[in-house]
Amino acid sequence: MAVKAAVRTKVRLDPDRIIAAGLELAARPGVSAISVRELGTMLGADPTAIYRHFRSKDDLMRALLDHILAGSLAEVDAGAPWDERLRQLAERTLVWAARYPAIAVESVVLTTHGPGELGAVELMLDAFREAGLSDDEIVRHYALLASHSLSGAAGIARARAEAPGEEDAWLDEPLIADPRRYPMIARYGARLSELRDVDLLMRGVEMITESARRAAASR
Amino acid sequence: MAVKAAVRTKVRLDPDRIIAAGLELAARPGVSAISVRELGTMLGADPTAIYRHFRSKDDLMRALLDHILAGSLAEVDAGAPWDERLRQLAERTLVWAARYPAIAVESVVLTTHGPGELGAVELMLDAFREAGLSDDEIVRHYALLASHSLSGAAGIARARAEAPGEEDAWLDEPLIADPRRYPMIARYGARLSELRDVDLLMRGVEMITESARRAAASR
DNA sequence: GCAGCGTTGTCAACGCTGTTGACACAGTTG
DNA sequence: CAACTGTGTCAACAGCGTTGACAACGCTGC
Repeated sequence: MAVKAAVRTKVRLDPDRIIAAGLELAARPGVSAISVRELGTMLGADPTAIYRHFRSKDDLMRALLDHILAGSLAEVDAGAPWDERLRQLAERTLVWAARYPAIAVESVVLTTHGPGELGAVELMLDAFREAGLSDDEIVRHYALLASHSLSGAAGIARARAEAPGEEDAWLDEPLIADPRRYPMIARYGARLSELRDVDLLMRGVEMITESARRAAASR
Repeated sequence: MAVKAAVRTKVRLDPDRIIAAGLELAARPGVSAISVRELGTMLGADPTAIYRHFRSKDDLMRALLDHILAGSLAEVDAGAPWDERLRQLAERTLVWAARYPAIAVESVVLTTHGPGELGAVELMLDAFREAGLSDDEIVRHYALLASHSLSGAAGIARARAEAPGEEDAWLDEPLIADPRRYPMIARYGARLSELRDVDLLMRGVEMITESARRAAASR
């Protein structure tokens, strides 16, 4: 019996174990996409067993992304002022995305409808309300910040996935062009290569919060 | 001879014909991704013949995206003031992306290095220089606008691809959430559904040009 | 304790994808 | 006319997500 138990242990799966393995797989350097087969063998089970716990791979990816969002959300200091809360949420999202590229690349294309996403939305809406915006401005600023953060996360993830090194450049390859046709590119190409992606996107976040501040002031 | 010519006509392919077919395929409602096989049969040739003209599907997609960028660029009024030029370029890009969803969905992940992209970059850099920004601010504003436009285009494309109707809502499905846990979502959910994606992204563009104006003024 | 039943892991297979190599024909060049 | 280069065709490979049939597990009711 003991022997049988030891030998026969078919690994028992559950959503949490699958999500944990998915995160681990997504964090592996060089892995730019999660495949059901690889995830299954990594769990020591038949790949198709995953379908007992998630309707589809899309469903699984949604769960993984929501996990990331929930993690980012949990690290935000709820006592901080509204603009600082937004800054923290965006930055944590970008950092988590860089850590799990294979998940974040899909973030432009996915809406999770999970607690992580809902919580993040709630936080952003609440922050802009605290900023003193009108109802219309609240939803517009939120939507802009949300799409900026998520697509930024996807962009960062892509860069990390295809260049597993310590690349944080916004541009993967320097822009080279004929100086006579493209004088501005020739002139600023070097400076463009110096841009760091996270810094750049955080500037975008500040641009949005700044816009909110000014909209609130002129009411 | 004439008969032989008429009967034997194995369709003769070239990059331009393939690109034209790719655009047509990408514009078909319900087509959210281009497949080599479908493109080949649409051309009346063996799908693998495409590989005689493009190294890989990635190569082809780059050419298609660059075609879109070149088209957007060509419609910009070169005589207009700098902020208007930027507005036009961004808007045209979004419109073209909505027309060819299957191509634009990949735009976040692709860098074409073709004339379309280079021209668009040149235009943006030049516009921000005309605005009177410092060198650092030029590259930052350009980078922000570029990633905003391209990822925005990808987002719009996705929405159009999966809902071939006349959807221009920023949110595909209304957000529904427990009002006690997520009071802000409950309160603003309806308003969020009213957001139109192109309008929203153009607001982002204006936010960036506005930031440029202010940075130029304080020099 | 045992029968029954729903849950879950396994396996083979389907249809799709991008891509490659061998082959054959066309058109041009020497 | 020969040779060579370019291009279209065909079969095939490896990978993907997904499904259905089957079998073993573990819990529920008697």
